[in-house]
This record gives sequence, structure tokens and C-alpha cells, in this order.
Amino acid sequence: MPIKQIPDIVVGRLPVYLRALSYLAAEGIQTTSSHELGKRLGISAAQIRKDLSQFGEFGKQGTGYNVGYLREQIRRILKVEREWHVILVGVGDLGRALAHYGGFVDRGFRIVALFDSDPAKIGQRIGDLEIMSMDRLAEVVRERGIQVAMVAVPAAHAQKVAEDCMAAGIKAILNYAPITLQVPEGAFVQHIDPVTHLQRMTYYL
Amino acid sequence: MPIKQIPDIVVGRLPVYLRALSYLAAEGIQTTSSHELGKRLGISAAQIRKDLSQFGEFGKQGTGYNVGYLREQIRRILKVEREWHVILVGVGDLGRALAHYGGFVDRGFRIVALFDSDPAKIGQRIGDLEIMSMDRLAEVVRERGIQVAMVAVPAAHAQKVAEDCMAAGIKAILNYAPITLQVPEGAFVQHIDPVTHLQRMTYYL
DNA sequence: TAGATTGTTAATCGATTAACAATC
DNA sequence: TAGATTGTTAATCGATTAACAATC
Repeated sequence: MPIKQIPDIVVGRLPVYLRALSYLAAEGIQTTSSHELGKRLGISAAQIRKDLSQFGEFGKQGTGYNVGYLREQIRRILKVEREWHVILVGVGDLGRALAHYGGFVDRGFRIVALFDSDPAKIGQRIGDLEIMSMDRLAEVVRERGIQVAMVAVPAAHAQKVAEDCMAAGIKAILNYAPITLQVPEGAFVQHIDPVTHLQRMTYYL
Repeated sequence: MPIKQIPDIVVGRLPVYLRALSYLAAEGIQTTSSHELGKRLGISAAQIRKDLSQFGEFGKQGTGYNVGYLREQIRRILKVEREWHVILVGVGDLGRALAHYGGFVDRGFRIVALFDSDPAKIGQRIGDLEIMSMDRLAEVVRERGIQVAMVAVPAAHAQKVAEDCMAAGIKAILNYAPITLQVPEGAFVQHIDPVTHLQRMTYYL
């Protein structure tokens, strides 16, 4: 019997649903509906119901969804009810901002090691983490079984860094360098390039 | 006669094509093909040809595409052959990193004004820009005819800031706050939330 | 009960791919 | 010419929407 394949585009919307549910919970709202969620997110109610139905039945006819329960279910589906340890490679301006950002931990991610290739930075501390040499990346990743990396190095170095990460056992890379990384089957990359987002909007202006 | 409507998903890929073409140009490569581009980007050659064909005929049978020419054409389509003036609202760690980032200008965007609501920051300089009070946002946007904003304020303030921006005449917002902004018809928002990207990958781990 | 909302089905809509004539 | 690659068409594939029975 074939395992039902969930479309990636559906997986991609779950974090957005989860984020909205967290805000609803923070507002003290206990029950919501596909219509309410959809209105907040600019997504049709039908699509939200369809998406959720891929994973189970989480609502109640006539009532809608319990915010806390649905939130927990999506956290479980996305595997963020646990805490993922993440390395950060590249501690320039952006890397520093990411290292200081307080919004990772309560959504399932903790930066546990920093790496940079600049000898002048090695040994510096950010919070309670020390910036380490790239030489130590593989060792740290292997010993601690880390699967997720954030890469904030210059574009010219990003592909090499990604390959080093993969070789060490990293399976998922969040890439801030403005270049498309090539990774082998079974590895995952997400790209964050503000300029591509800006350019997508100027087309319409 | 109806104007041919370009799918937004196609528009969204153009900046990625453009970025790849810029790297090819920097490498001194003068000619490329849909296959070569596709291989670099993990996109099928057919899709690239189909996407480009929405806007015109840019290639030559048997030869492929002239890198410089195609690059110019996409820059024109995306309207980034000009320089867009952008305001940055929110000068925390991330805002500072964005203000320092050197990668905007040569891709069509220049940050021309900084705003923050923290009185302690107002008057501080970053490069040759002075951080201004939110009170001055509308005035600056109107006087200079600015249409694009980057928002890097805490989530709790982002919707209000977005509304202030829209009221002042901003038409496109790049939002770094981890919340879905609601904007009126005719305005555009792109969201950058690293955690949603991470969560999209952990599903598969 | 009456009203509301889910989960699901079928229909619609849209995007991607395969294939190939045209032609450089 | 022979080989390569485009632009485009048609076929396929996939995603979204509309509608509604089920039911809280």
C-alpha cells in the first residue's frame, strides 16, 4: 500500500498556520474556524480544511478547531514539538543578528554553535557561544548529531560551506547567501534572499 | 483584447533566473541554455523556456541565450534596471544588518531612510543615514515618492507599521516580522520568516 | 431544533512536462 | 550539413475551489 504523499506546498503552509495559531492562543482565543484562519492569512477556508485533512481530522462540525489542540497537532506533524539544534555558519552582520534573535527557541530551534572562517573572529563570544573555526564544524556536527544549519556567508563561499555541512551530516540548510545551492538528493535547502522578494514585487509596481 | 496575465509563480522565478545570469556574467560566460540554467537552479529546461516565452523570444535556436542580453531583458521586465528607493522601518539587530548590507544597490534597491520608534535611537547614524522618528515617515515617503519598505520591527508592531506605510503611499512591503500582514488590494507583501523555512524542512527529517 | 462548520468529493482551474517543428 | 536548442503545442499532472452531506 503506497504511503500517501503530502504535497510540499501543503507542508509549506503548515508553518504559517502554526504561527497564526500561536498568535490566536496568545490572544486567549480557544476556538477558531477555517474561515477565521483563512481571513487572517489570505487563504481560502476550503484550502485550509483540505490541507489539514491530509493529516487527520482535527476539527468539529459546527464548532471549528480548538486552537491549542490544532497547534499541538501541527507542531507534532512538523516535528517542532522537540528542539532542533542548529549551527550557524558565518558571523557577519547578518549572522550576528541571527545569533541574537530570540525568536528561534520557542518555535523549535536553538543555535548551539557558531562558525566563521575569519581568524580574527574565532574565540569571540556571542551570548554564551564562542565562534569556532570552520575546522571544527564536522567534529561538532557529528558529535552532537546536528542536522540543521543556517548559512550566512558571502555568496562566493556558500556552495563550499554547504558541501562541508553535508559532508558532516547536515541534512537541512537555511541559506542566506544570494545564490542557489546545489545539494544532493535527500538534503533540503531553503533560500532567503531579500532581493528576490523585492524584485518579485517591483514587477507589479 | 485581454492583456495576457502572467502567473505570479512565473514572476517569482524571474529574480532567480536573473541572479543566476548575473553569476554567469561574472564568470565571463556569454552564452547559456535552458538546460544549463535549469541544472544550476534545479528547474526543468522546459519550464525555463516556457517562463521566458511569456515575455518574448530571447534565445536563438541551436545556440541558446546571450547571458548579457537575457539579463538585461529580465531586469527590464522586473523593472530593476532602475534604482528603487526603499525605507527601512525598525533598526534593531536585523535592521542594522540590513542597513549595512551591500547587496541591495547593484540589484536595484537603495535604502534611503531609516525609521525607529525608540527615542534613544533617533538621531543615530548608520553609514550616511540618520535614524528618524516614525512621525516623519509619511512626510519622507510622500516627498520622495517612495513605494517600497522593509519592515523589521517586532511582530506586535508590524501590522500598525504596515498600515502607516500604506497610508503614506508605500505599495510594496518586505516584512521580516513573523506575522502575516493584512494589506489592501493593490498593495504587495512578501514575508521573510526564517522559522517557517526551518519548519518546512524538519517535516522531512 | 436551527445554525454553523467540518471533511470530502467532484469539478475546475492552473502549472508542468514531453515532444517536436523550426531554425540557427 | 549535422547537431543543438529554441519556442510552442498538446498532454499530463497537480492544486484549488465549490458544493454538500454529516454532524456538532
